Amino acid sequence: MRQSHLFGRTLRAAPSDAQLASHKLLLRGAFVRQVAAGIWTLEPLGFRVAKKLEQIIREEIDRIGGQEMSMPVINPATLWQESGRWDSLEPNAFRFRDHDGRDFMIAFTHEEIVTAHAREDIVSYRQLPIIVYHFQTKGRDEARPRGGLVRVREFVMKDSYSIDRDFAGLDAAYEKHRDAYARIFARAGVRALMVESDPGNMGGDVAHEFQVLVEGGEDRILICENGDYRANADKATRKIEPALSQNGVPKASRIATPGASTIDQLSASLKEPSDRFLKTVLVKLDGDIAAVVLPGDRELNEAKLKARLGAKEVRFATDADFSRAGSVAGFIGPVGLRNARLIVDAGVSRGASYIAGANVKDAHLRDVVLGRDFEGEVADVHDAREGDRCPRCGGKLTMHRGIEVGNIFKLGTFYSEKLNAMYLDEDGARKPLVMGSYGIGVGRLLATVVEEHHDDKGIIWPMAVAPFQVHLLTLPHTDERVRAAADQLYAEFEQAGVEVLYDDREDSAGVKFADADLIGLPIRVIVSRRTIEKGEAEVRLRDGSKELFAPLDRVERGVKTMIDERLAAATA
RNA sequence: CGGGGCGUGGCGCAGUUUGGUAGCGCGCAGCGUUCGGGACGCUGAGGCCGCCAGUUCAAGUCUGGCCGCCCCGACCA
Repeated sequence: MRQSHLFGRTLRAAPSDAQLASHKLLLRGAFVRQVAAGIWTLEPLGFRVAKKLEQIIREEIDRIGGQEMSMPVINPATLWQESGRWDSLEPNAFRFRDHDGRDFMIAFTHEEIVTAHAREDIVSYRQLPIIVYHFQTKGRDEARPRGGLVRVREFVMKDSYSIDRDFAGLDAAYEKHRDAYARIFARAGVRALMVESDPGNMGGDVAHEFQVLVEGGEDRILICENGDYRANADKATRKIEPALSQNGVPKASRIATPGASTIDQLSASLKEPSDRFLKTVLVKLDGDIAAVVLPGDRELNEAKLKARLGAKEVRFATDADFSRAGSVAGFIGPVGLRNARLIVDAGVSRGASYIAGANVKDAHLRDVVLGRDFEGEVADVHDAREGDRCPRCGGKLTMHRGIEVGNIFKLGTFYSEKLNAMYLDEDGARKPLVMGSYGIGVGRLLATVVEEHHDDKGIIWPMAVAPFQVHLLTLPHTDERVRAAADQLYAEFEQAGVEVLYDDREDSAGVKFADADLIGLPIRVIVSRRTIEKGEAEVRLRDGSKELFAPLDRVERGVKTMIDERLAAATA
């Protein structure tokens, strides 16, 4: 490709509001352009990277027996009504009506469609197991797109679906995907960690995410120093060390706490550490009032609350809800609460003495004891944090930021039961198909590759995913001898199947070098007056690891060898 | 959805406070000089100032409404 005719111009400056390195560099390097909030075009450079990522994914999913197909972007509402997600995804899906008033949506993901096909096409256990997949556009009307390609409203996902006769089969398919994902991310050049995650509204119970640790990533990940536990904060637990149960705790007594409605204020005025208090949070769980009692130094984790209690929606309570529960905001406590489901966080120690709200303005109760003064459903619903102990080994947990590039879910029979996708098993019984769902966001993966491979000048593409393998520069292009030698090299590269971007623009050396650094092709070949004098060209690696001069007639072969070595290393 | 910010040639921005000829840098076109890290000179093209109303002799600037984009939070496979 001659750069003078490449569609897409590099920009000297990125918009001042771009935060992530990938956002700035992909924009400046003419890889992507924004069309609307969270809606992006991949220009030729970006598109070539996306295609390479897709090919890596394709090869690895094929390797575990995946069959590629293609399911539609436009989905009828009826299928989503069968699974119940037509309503539960509100208002996150793009919806519209056709000319006849029928409801449709842009596929949010493809569980419904694949399950509908499976109920037609799979009739016998003899056909199983099956893995099908496709690369397809998804639409999600995210409330807040952000971070360039990281959170967008339209994106291509590789989603595969495993269909098995039983859970042992599902476990096997899940493991195959886990291994395939490890190879995919390694080949793409990103360090993706598998972490335990919350299945959310996907249905099913077991789920893992592949997270690339990136400062500025939007997910919070807790990692044990001993390497045996990694979890998304939406799911993470910690080893809880119960305070010693105290004997002879005096009867609970009311104390005056005028104006002290937060744990911080109480802690300051009563000179007691925050974990001596109980924090009671009044919420509406799917419309029903519930009071969640937490240690005073802990925050409620809504994702965990939803998952543990099987709730779809958590909202904070209104003043009216406080009155109904017989309490008052700022002074709520578990003792004497009415009309509310009481949930006690696992971090609250049974038998220990706490200070809690008295459900009366400007008053708290001292010596409140779980098991004596109140009781409730125990659930681990607090936020784990940096410095907590690992639930497996007691090691120290650290908090990191990450970007989720892929996920794997054990759906089980969630969709097959709802959509009545059954097969006839060996014993003659009709049974629901056992399914799994496995996604990788291609654009997001592209962004994380950049996050992991760049410097202050630009991108440093790994060979396996670089839009072109070689950047050929002339200094200057107006010199006839230089141009002739470079034209010759360009032809040789093309002949040899080397992917080459030829900077044939009549720009100064500074401009060409700066653009080459920005675009970040792994190998740079420079033909200049200086090198031509000796019948040579300069060969430089973008990562700075090599810089040499080679006779013009040996450049193509040498470069080809470097490429092949690097590709082989990435695939191994 | 709550809070904040922004919208002016292709890009990055000033001008809005105090209404009065629409600017700067980069980029772009032509000519010439230069040529290993974002060169220089001369000439030139390019703007419904986000949109719609209103106030005014006069609106980029004031008022109202709307739209779009960004950031923080909420939410989110």
